[in-house]
Amino acid sequence: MGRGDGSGRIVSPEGADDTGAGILHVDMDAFYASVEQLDDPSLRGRPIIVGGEDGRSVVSSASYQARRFGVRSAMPVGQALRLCPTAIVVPPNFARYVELSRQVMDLFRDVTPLVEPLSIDEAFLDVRGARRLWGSPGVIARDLRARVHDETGLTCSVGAAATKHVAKIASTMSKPDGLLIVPEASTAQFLAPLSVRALWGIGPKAAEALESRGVRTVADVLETPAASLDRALGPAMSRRIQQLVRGVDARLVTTEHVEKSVGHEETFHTDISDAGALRAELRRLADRVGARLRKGGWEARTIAIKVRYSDFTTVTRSVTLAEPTDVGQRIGDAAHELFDALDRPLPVRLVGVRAEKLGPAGGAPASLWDDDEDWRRVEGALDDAHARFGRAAVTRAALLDTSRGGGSLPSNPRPPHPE
DNA sequence: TCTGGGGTCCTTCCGCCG
DNA sequence: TCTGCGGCGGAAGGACCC
Repeated sequence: MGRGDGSGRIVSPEGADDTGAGILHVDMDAFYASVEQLDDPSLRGRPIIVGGEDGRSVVSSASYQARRFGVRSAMPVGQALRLCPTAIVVPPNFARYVELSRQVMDLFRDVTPLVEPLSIDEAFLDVRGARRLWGSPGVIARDLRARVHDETGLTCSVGAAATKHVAKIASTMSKPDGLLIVPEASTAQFLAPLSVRALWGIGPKAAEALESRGVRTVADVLETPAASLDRALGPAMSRRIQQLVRGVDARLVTTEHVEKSVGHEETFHTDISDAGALRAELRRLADRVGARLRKGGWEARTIAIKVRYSDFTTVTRSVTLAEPTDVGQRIGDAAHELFDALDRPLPVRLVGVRAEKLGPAGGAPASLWDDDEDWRRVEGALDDAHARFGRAAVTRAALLDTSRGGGSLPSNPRPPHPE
C-alpha cells in the first residue's frame, strides 16, 4: 500500500506511447480507507484513519484527506491524530477488504490469466499476450481502471512498463487515480533522475548507506564502481540494484505463490512480566500456527519464537525439530522450551511463534531473480503457436498450462479464465 | 512520537565434517 | 595425530515490503 500523499503525481496523456510496456502494476488507492468511505458515505471527503483503537495500534491506511496532514501508514495512531486532530479513526474490517480484493483480482483475471497478487490491494499483470483481444497495454490499463471504478466504486493507479520494477515505480508516481506508462525505450531516461529511495528494496538504511557516499539518484548509481556499491549494500543487494538501475529485471509475473513460513504474533495492551501468562499466549499462538499448517496440508521442522521487550529490543530463538510436525501441542512445547531458556530482563510487549514450512510435497519456489524454466518453455513455444493459431488465440498462460501438461491450446479467442 | 502483523531475503557467526 | 581450510547448515538478527 502506498504511503505517499499524492503530491508530485505524474500521469500519461491519452494515447501516450506504450511500446513494450506490457507489464502492469495495479495498486488500489488508500485501499482500506477507500473501502470505508465507499461503505459509509458520511466518511467521504473526510480525513479518516483505519487502525486499531487501542493505544498501541498503528495506521493501516489513511485517506488522502488525512495524508495531506502528514499521516502515513505504519505511523502510531496517536501520532497521526496529533498531526490531524479532525481525523476519524475507523477500526479495520478485514473480511470486507478481502471481499473487495477478490472482486478486483477477478476483474484483472478477466483481462489476462497472468495475474500475480502482491498483497490484498495490488497485483502485477502481464498483458503482453492480450493485445489482439483487448488492445495495447495503455488501452488495457485505461479500460481496467474504468472497469474497477465502475464495478467497485474504488479507484486504482496503474504503472505500465517493460518490467515489474519499473511498472511498480510508475504506479507509485501516478497515485492517486492515475496511469503512468513508461515505454520500453524510455526506461533508462525515466529511471535516471529518480532518487535511490524510489528503488524497490532500498529502504531507509540502504538509502543512507548510499547517500553517505554521495549516491543519491539512479544516475549516480550508474556512475558508481561496483566495488563501492558492494561495500555500501553487500554483494547481493548491490548486484540486484545494479541490474534494476539498468532497467534489467528478469522476474516474471507468476501466478503461483508458495509461502515459506507461517507465524502469528501479538502485542499486548500493556507489557507483561508474568511467565505463566506469556507461556499461555505462546501456546495459543502455536495452536493457531498448527491449525494453519494442517489447513494447508503442510508440516514444519524449524520453530521460532520472537520476544520483544518493553524497550523494543527484540530477540528471536529457533530450534529445528527431529521430526516435522503440524501439531500445535508440539509447536507449543518447542516454543516453551525456547522461551524458558531466555533470561528476560524486562517486561514483554510482544510474543510471536513462526514455523518454517517443509511442503507441500517439497515444492520449494524458485528464486524471484532466477530465470524461470516454465517461462523459457513458454517463450520457445510462443512463436511456434502464434504461427499455428494466430496471436490472439494464444496466451502465455495457456501455453504455460499446456507445457505443464494441464491443458490445451484455446480454440476460442478469449483468454482462459483460471477458474 | 513511540513504534502492528504478516511475511521474505540477506548477512554474519558458529560448529561440524571431510 | 594435529592443524588448516572450505563447504554447509543452523541460528540469530536486521532490513525491507505491504
